[in-house]
Amino acid sequence: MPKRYWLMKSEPGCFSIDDLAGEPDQTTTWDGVRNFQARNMLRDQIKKGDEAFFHNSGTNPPGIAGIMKIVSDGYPDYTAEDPTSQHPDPRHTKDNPIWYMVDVKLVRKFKEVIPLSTLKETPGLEAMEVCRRGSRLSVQPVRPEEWEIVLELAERL
DNA sequence: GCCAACGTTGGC
DNA sequence: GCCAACGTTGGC
Repeated sequence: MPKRYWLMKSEPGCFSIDDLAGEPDQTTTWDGVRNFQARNMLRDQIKKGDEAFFHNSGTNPPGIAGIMKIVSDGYPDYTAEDPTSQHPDPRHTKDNPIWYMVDVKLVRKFKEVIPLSTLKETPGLEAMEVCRRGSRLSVQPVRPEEWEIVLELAERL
């Protein structure tokens, strides 16, 4: 299976790339995803060894803050079983898991966030999911060509 | 704060 | 299974 690329959104007020940098081994669980489309990707498609952009949402400006490596395949998101967690779901049980997560490790933080407005202006990124109006998926696939173009933008910072 | 986009729920 | 009502996301 060739390596695949992803973009994963987080609200930095909730969990930032600096929070990730401060985790032991700069690794954490990407938990709390409660959307079925994103769940399907976490459960079935994202694999250990893939890479993902860390995308800031709900910020001014929104944009890509850095790169993470996926360090586990998808597995049940046990935070759904905890009534005191951020996103509990009583339908989710050990025998019948509904929600999934992966483990992620920081690869690098960009010197500056690449603003969404820049992505939208960059040739070759017109079809990128995050550039679409009303794009709400918190886990989304990125084409290899798009990945390369964003890396070039990061080089030029 | 507004609102577009779209997911979820529930009546029928 | 349809669809209206409602809730959430997230850019602006």
